[in-house]
Amino acid sequence: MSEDDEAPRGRRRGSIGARRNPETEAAVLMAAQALLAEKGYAGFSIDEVARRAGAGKPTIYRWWPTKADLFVAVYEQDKAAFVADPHAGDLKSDLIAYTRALWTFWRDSPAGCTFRALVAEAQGSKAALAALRDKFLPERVRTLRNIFARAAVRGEIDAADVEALLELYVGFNWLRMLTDRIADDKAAVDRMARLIAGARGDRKAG
Amino acid sequence: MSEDDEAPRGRRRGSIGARRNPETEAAVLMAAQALLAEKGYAGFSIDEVARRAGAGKPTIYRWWPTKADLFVAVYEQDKAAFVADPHAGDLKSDLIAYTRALWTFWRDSPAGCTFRALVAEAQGSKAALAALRDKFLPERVRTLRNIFARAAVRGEIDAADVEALLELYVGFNWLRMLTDRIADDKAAVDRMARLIAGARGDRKAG
DNA sequence: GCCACATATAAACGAACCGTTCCGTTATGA
DNA sequence: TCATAACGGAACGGTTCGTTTATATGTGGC
Repeated sequence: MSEDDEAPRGRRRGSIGARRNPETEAAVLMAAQALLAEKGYAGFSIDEVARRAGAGKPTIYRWWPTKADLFVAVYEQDKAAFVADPHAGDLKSDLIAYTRALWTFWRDSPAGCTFRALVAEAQGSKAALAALRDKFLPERVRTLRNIFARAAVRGEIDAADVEALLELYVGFNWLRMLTDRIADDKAAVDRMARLIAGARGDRKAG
Repeated sequence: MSEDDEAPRGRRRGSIGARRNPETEAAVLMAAQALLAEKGYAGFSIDEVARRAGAGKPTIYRWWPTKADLFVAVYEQDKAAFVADPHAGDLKSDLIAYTRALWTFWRDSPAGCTFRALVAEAQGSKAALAALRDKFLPERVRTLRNIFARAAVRGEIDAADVEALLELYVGFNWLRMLTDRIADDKAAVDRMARLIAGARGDRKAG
């Protein structure tokens, strides 16, 4: 929030030669993050980011050709604040721990706004959709897949069901986030985790 | 697609007095629907809708103050094409039938585009979010709740789990639609339905 | 029959954002 | 030394936004 970070209107931050200026990169990501947190997706504009970062629009478009690229970069920067990889011993407990950590992360950092913006952007742009589906999602889901895989090894779930259960779980979180219902709802999270962890779906009834 | 519906550029459609003109309403909804189907969310604009419908922008803003209102109205108009309420006898079969009908509806009508636009809009506007969460979603989920409720009556699932299972199922469909993965994937739908229908989550391990 | 009123379209408004281009400056790296 | 590339500033033409003004049209109350 200092003038050095957000609006270095006095001092100018010029080129440092034939390479990317890390100060500029940081200033742009910070400005984008703050703008998303303040105004949300509808109030977001490259012009405003450039103004706040004290950067030129050509500079921004050089490094992040589309809004989706910028959103992904902002989310990447924040992900350090979320490193949940619970080893509670059983799937249900792992899911509860992971979910509570994720929702807290989405609520208490700008990451929730960034995620929502990325999903919104993906509904209007093929490139953004590809970024969301083929880059962002697989990366976010890696830790989660391990949680389910470990449960399969322990025999809690069928190994063949891992991907489908993953989708059910991720879908639940998306639905909650996109409808702004990620308050600390212990009971709802508990019911969801119990159902997912207890889903056997005995193949006989095919 | 006739000139009467989409672009009555020759003939003018004036006021019919101190009340809404049904012709204008229909022309606007048709134009909005076609534009969404053609250009998607990013390419959608009120200006273009007004041009295509041969209507004035003030007229559109009078009856649909926000884009979300217009999207909801467009979806409402199309919902007649989707009346799935399967009574196959068991939950898994019902879910498979419903899902296949829903995905077909989303793929083969403009409804999928409209849904995606509404979700996107809701990520940038409080009013749109409220419309999506408190009006659109509850309405869409009614039939679905009956399917789960009937399964509970038959003893296939616990009545106390209906709402949570509903959320898991709806989340799955949202995730698929918003990442544009609603091709006719028989195997994936089957796995999902089997897991949801078989979710008991025996309360003991609470 | 007359008139207040609400509706309809057209045209234009100022503001904002888009993505791009040109320019002058600065510093690297060959 | 010097081509190269990154930087910020300014402006471009085009589009959309939501609103306002003006005018025509038909309803419903009197």
